[in-house]
Amino acid sequence: METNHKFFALDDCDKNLVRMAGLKINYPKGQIIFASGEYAGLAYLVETGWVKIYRLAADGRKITVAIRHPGELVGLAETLCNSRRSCFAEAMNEVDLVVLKRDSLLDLLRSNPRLALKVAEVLGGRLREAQATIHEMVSWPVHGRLALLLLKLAERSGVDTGNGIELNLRLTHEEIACMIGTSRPTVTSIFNSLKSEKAILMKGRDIKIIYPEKIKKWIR
Amino acid sequence: METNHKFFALDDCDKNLVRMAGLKINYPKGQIIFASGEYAGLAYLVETGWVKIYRLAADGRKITVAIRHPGELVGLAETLCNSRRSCFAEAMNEVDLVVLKRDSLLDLLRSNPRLALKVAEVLGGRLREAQATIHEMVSWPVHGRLALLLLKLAERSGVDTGNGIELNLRLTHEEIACMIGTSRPTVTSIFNSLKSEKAILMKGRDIKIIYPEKIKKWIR
DNA sequence: ATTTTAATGTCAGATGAGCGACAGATTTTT
DNA sequence: AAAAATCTGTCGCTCATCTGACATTAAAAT
Repeated sequence: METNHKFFALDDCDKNLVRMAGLKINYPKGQIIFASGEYAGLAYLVETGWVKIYRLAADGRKITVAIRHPGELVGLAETLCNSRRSCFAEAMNEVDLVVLKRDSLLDLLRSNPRLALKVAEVLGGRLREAQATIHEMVSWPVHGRLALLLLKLAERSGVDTGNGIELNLRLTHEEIACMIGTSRPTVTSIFNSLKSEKAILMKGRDIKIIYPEKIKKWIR
Repeated sequence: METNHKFFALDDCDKNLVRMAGLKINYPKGQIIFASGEYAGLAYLVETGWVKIYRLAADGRKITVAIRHPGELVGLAETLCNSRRSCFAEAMNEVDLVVLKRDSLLDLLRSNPRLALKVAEVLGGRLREAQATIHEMVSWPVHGRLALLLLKLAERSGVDTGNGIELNLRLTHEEIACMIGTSRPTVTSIFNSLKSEKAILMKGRDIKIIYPEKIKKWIR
């Protein structure tokens, strides 16, 4: 099965450059890869697994702002800017990462303008995506925000099985609530509506999106 | 008076590189610099004035996602990615811009790894900022969001006069409402609370922030 | 397998904030 | 300077959504 393309993942050539400059490390599920406040001296390339990027709200809730997939770079922006981490990175399942020291990253980019441009493109793409999210958060009520999140997750992390798109991120309602700025019971109840109109199917925490069109109807 | 530093503005050396590769153009207040959907063939450097970056919501409201100041690059991400514009750029007052063709930009970055890195840094910084905004939008109620916006605008666009920070962006309540996902009357009423507790002073549409601490109290 | 922990489904009550409306003030245009 | 357009202040009414609570179910740990 193919990992998801086009979305800011490096191509094989660029990945090899990173692999040669870095070191492969394995993290178990739940492991914190870096924490907010730390000095950002390392960047990472995801080889397998998913990495959740989140910020801590004042009340302790974890606000997920991104999920990074295989082929994507993690911790890039802050490592480039030589600043401190503004967020946490956590292994959502067992992950393999290539770890890259800041200096190695900079050398790599300086000696390889094509890669530097690619990195700028990736960051630019993520920026546009983040701006789209801001836009969505301020302009849609809860239903719409959840619908948009589901569709986005499906596009990024979903596996099309022919009769529905499977989402195996296994996010809890609480986590989803934090992503769209609502309460956990509200997420539960919207999911139940979606289930009862057969737009989605759930077994355990896995979601299968049967009719994306029915979800899109919530966005108006 | 100095333009605001550290915030993703290019230094003089980099600005000169751009100036040499581009063409200076003047836009009157209100002029659309580029529109959503257009092919992104040009990037811009702001010389004087402010540029508002906004997206159009389904109901026609303009959702401002950024304001660019002198020294900053505009239209960067999409021009790099060779994609279409996802947002509009509008002159908030009379602005002077250096216009740069995509090819010139790419040449510049390829022949100048230091600038390429700087561009990646700028994009990375903007990304972190956008993620912080997402975080704020989902984790604070309206009061907190307005307070955070005011403080951020003050830091970016404010002029410290000794007895208060002046904000001359002249945003309407409607525009502010769209930036934080609330309604116009709600913004009016929060502003009135802030005025009555003397945290801010307004003459016309100019805001003077007298006690930032009083504004911070709304964020809890 | 059993126990412990965490997540989900559901509900009643409280409320923040949206909506529409309109008068008065300010800004912009003519 | 006058007219037109836009913005601000304010008020009920209404409703979406939050809070807290608790039973039920599923997942993780032992």
